[in-house]
Amino acid sequence: MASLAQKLTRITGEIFAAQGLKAEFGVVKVSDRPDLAQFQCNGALAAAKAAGKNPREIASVVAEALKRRRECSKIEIAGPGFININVTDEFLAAHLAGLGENSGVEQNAKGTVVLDYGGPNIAKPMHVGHLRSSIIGDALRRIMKFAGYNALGDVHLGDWGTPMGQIISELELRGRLDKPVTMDELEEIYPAASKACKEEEARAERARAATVKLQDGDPTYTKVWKNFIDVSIAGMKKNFDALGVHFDLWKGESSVHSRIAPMVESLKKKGLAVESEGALVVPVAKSDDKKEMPPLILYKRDGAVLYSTTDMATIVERVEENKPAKIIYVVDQRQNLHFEQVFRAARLSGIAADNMELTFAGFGTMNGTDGKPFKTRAGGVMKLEDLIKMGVEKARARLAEAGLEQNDDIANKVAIAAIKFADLQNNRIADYVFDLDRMTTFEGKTGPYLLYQAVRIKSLLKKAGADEKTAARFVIKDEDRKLALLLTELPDYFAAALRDYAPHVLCDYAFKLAQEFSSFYGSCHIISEPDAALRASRLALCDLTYRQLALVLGLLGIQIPEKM
RNA sequence: GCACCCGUAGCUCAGUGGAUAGAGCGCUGCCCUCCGGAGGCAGAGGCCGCAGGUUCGAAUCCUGCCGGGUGCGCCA
Repeated sequence: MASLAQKLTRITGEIFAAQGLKAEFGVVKVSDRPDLAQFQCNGALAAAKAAGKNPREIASVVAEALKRRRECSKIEIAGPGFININVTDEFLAAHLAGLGENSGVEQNAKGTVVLDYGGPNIAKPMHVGHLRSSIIGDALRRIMKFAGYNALGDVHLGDWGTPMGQIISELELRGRLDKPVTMDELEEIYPAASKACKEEEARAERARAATVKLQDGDPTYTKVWKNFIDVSIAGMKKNFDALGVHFDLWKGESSVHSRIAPMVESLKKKGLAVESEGALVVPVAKSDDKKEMPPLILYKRDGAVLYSTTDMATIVERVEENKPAKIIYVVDQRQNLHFEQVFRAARLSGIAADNMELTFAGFGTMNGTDGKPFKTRAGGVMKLEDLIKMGVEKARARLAEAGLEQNDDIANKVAIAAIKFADLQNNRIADYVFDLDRMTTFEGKTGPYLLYQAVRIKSLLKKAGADEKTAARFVIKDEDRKLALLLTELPDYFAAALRDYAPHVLCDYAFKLAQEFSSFYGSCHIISEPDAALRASRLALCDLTYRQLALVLGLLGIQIPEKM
């Protein structure tokens, strides 16, 4: 099970090895020049340099050997030593017929992976800043799970820092510590408290004291805190459900509180944690650092812990409870220095063993069409809930306009597909422009376009009859070949997405596949094809296309409606 | 000031050592007696920020510069 290019790589690698050259030179990939060939191998050039030989000489030996293989139909050498490879239609057809349920994707990864994404804060309504983390993190979780990992998504709530003290002290000042709060109240109380603390030092001091008291386990404060945590989580779950974002673990900064004191003790004993400017810190700078590397702070001057402390303790907990092979942080790119510090401290202390991967998978800012951070028209922060609502409205309007089938389920799926695909198709690290109008025009490279194509295939298969879509063998005509070849590539795209934590690679594949299918669909008739074997083969291509689209969209967290 | 990220078509973005740099939107022209036209086919549009360097070969690697974003000890 592999892609067609991987099979060819194996064959070509053996040929290089037989000449005493490294098998790695035999890498075959889909050709950059489809007008010249289906596949190419550029290894002769690099091999020539390594062996001190003429590249065309090596290429011609490899080409001769390839010509003797029955998998290959046409082998040519071009330019300085490119080897152009075409496969026989029989080989292509056999490859497609041999694909299992998952199109040859490797699924033998082992071990546990914890993915840290979402990261909503208690008492604050979720906003668009949480959107990227949630969407990307959830997609990566699905991708890693599909690869075979025991992939665990952890929401990592911001439920233990300074804002908690701000809210508690605000409630106390208002004399209503004893009454449960509602989400609406919280949405008013937190900004008010935060503003007051910024404006007045004494008020901020009060909040800091409340934070410490809470973290020290004060029973009254704890009870109040638990109440607004519950209220807040209920609100978050609504948002995450609407987005179709899943978490396996609902832990937060507070869940590791009991681990902090022993961890700090151990760090002190090892001489890693030292006092500095009234705080307790772990110096993490190295002598060869090019940049200034501030120390990681464990205890602030006022004795409270902060995110660096909880992030460290969270690693302690994950190592103990989950024994992960990797921990992946899907967090705003702006936090990379912080995580660099955390990772260094974790390595120095041995909390993170050298063979455990710690990856900061940062993402860029979501900007508005003006290129500046996304805001509401009034200039405020847009709530995630409102944004989703707007997306659904647009989807509904567009469905009506196009005269397509519509109901709540379809409108929701179209809206979520639009929002997720628009986000995921961008390179994770770069900033991206969020343009609701653009992504909901439903034309071109959008989520709804992909849904439309998928639904269209499904409808066609239904019309053809369910039992006819499994061909005994594939028949490759000129009209079928491009689609057939593309359908062999999924394992390569999947591997790249997995390796680089890059969902956009899968977006690319889904879009290419939908486009290639449209082209195929336009160039030949399927249901009315008189040749029974060809008709069956084409229906099988449709079926395979649909299954791959559903698979890839599923990995991105996008659901296909039954109809639209 | 120092560090990191980004700079590719009018706009939004792919492409990190290979041939003639791609896609979507927008623009021009075709295609509905045919399975769902949110579509297909064809075309115009590019000193790959600038200047050096490494290499048989550079959008891709190195150095310097210019432009934009971000970060740099008690917020997350």
